[in-house]
Amino acid sequence: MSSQYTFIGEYNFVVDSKNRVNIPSPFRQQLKKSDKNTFVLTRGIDSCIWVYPLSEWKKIEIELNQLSSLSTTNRIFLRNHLRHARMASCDDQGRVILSKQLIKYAKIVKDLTIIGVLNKVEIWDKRTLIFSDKKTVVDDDSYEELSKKVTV
Amino acid sequence: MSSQYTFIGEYNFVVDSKNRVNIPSPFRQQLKKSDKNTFVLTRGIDSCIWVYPLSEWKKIEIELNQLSSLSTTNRIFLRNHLRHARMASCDDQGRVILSKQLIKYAKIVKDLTIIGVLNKVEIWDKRTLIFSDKKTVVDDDSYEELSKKVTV
DNA sequence: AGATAGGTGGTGAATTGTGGGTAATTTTCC
DNA sequence: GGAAAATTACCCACAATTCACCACCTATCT
Repeated sequence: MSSQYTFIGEYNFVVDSKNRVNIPSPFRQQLKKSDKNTFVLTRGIDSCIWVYPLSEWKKIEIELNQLSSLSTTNRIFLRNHLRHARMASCDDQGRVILSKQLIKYAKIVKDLTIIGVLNKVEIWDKRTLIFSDKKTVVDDDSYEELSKKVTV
Repeated sequence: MSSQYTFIGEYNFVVDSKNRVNIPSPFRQQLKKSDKNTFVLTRGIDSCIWVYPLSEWKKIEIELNQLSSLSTTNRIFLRNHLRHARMASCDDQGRVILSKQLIKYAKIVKDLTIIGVLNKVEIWDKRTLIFSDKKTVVDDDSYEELSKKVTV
């Protein structure tokens, strides 16, 4: 699926005492009017927070809407995906508020690293990311696998 | 089926001595005028209460109407869903009253977790949900399959 | 130096979640 | 049918949180 967004790069920020986080201004500037300065924040697969512009999130919702609640797997899947998601609008300074649950999940203390990953943005606790960098040794086989799909 | 509602996120609340439960304000704000602050509450398939805005419930009624009563599964499903359904309007503070039957069914004590699941809202007893999280064994393959499709 | 843009901290007003009271309404039971 | 009991609807109140701004500091560019 192709996206109209191409977030790239890495930025360092802090959360303040009110759990506010600045969205890097280059990312904000890409926002369409239809996104209404709004993002959807949710749990990432690693211990980070995923941030989608509203319109990108809507694409996910369309997929989720196809799933019937009569299937047990579907119900569990839907709950797990939706319960940790939350809409958040930027204030005049371009900040969003992180929920306590997400802060806890991503083990966020104060210093953050924010990464652009094409159609979404990842918010990491700085230390957690450094640690994760060290331990993440990708084995050759999975790179092989990936190489079939992506030409770098 | 697509919905005009997209409830997402998780909230913690309590029932009070009069069996009143607050509907999270982000959910209430989505309500259309035509729903007249009214929800339909019914048994969920898991041990939780499903809460639909009135207009969403109407759509379900239409779908249910098309089910043939010749099938046993259909008949049971219809019975379980319709007989426990009940309309409830919000008071000035945005609360609805839970019937005793529903409270019993969902094993609700006091602490609740309320989850937005697109076109409906789920009300869980907090403990029951935690317990359900732990013991629920998901068929990994189909879950993986869903993840691939949805996670962007 | 001045202007601009971007990041961080703070504040008062408004909203929200929760509790309670009382009158109206419904249900139950004799 | 009618009284008693339970339930519901409609209020008010209040503490805690959240929201929408304002203010300031810093770095960069002209």
